[in-house]
Amino acid sequence: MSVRVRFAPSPTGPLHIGGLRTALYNYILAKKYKGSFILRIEDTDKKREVKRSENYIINSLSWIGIKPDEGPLRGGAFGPYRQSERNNIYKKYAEKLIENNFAYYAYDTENDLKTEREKLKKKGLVFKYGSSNRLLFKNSLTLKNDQSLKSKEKVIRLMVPKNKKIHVKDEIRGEINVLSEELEDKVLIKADGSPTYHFANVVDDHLMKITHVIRGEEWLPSLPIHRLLYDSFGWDIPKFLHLPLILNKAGQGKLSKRDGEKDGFPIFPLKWENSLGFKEKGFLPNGLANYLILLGWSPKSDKEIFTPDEIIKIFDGEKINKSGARFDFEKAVWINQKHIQNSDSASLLNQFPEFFENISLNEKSKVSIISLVKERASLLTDFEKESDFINKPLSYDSNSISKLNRANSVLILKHLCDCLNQKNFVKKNWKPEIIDWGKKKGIAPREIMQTIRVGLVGSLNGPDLVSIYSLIGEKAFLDRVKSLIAFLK
RNA sequence: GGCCCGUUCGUCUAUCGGCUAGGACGCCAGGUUUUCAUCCUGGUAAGAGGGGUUCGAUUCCCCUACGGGCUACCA
Repeated sequence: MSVRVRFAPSPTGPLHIGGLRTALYNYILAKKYKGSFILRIEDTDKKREVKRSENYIINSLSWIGIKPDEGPLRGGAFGPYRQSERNNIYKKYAEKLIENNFAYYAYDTENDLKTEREKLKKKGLVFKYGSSNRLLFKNSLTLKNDQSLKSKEKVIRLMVPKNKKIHVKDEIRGEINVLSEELEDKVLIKADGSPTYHFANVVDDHLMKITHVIRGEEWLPSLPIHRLLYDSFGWDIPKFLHLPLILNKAGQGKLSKRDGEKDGFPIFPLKWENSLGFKEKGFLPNGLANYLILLGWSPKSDKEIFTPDEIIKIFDGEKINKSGARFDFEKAVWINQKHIQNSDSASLLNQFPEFFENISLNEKSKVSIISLVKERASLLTDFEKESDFINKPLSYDSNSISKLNRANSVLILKHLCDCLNQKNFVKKNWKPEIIDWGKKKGIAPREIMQTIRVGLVGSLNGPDLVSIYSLIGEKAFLDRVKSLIAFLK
């Protein structure tokens, strides 16, 4: 049987990196076993739906390199892939459950339940609609012959059996046992006719022939409910892998939008309203994916930098960790840097032209600049700052200036001008020439180079000077040197 | 509160009973590159606590503590 996995987000806002990682694990497993990756939109709660989010989710997946084999856009043999378009299916299966006494109608209004909850809360207890008290409420078990109920609003609830040990298995954590008394008679079909997550999820995973359910750990507590549902239908249960949560920087709670803002890093893959995404921050999709995969899983070797193909080859679902992991932005940046260094300069330019817009040169020069600056960049956004050397510095960094010996600096720069102005001088030999000259004068090579650097880029930091010279040309080079002389005098 | 899951350097992690507890990020110190960065070498730092089981526990079991998740006609 071929592997079929699904990523099933709810379109209630932007996808965040926790969801993105879940999608990645699903996708990698699908590719590893040459199976199928299904995108299913779980839009059963129309009140919470945010219109643009389905598109956002699809775009985010696409950016990171995930193209669903089946989904709302591409279709497939098991559609429709939006749950809101499958209501008749859920209804049919829910009625089957009622026929077989695994579920029942309940007529209690939301208000009824609210009062019940508050009543118990005052006593310090928590209300639970379940096997121990279901006969105290308005439902088809207690009001069998009441005709007036026909027209009333109703929900369908699962009838959790009494006194039963429920065994479930998570492939990462092993066997888990729960007493049925702990479980609630979960609503399966809401009053408006739409299904709840628990029901739609189980029905769809079965109908879509899903073999592995890979989802966040927040679903682990509801696994027994899902097990009951599978058993009631007599369906085979897929394998479940509950991924550890991605925690915020302090390790207290799931990573949320607020945490990202507080700690100063994105938590969305792409821009959403005012929040920049990893893309806009300058992450390579493969770089982010690499980091995300490592957050909760690790290979047998010490290798940490992977191409997507390498990950697919060595990924092993059994090595997924059990405990939550904090998002470490610094390390994510470091991994991204490695990916930038490993990227071909021309392809960086082609794939991410937006990051090189400010370099107003022809393509060939752009590629040379990228090659030069690549080693210094951890984010694509660094290219903007780092390639600034092609422009004459508008001002000099005061800290850098204060580190220069002014008298020596003027001597150095003047000599450099003299050399380049000599008729017979071999221009590209300016560096060995001036270093040699420095030795005679007792000026260290370091001091010479640093002085020239300040003249060229305005500070003590920047790319290799010889390369700058060949890129900006002799005229601009001399001009900058002269300007610093004037400044120092 | 109840139920479920978890707990190794500051962070991400390795270890499937033999440990001098390994790697990576970060940080610190040196080195290479006559400049910047890259890079290289070294250092820093850990199995929550208490009981068992065992010749021997980070590893297996129990308790406690701490952390997280769930506890909706949300997903």
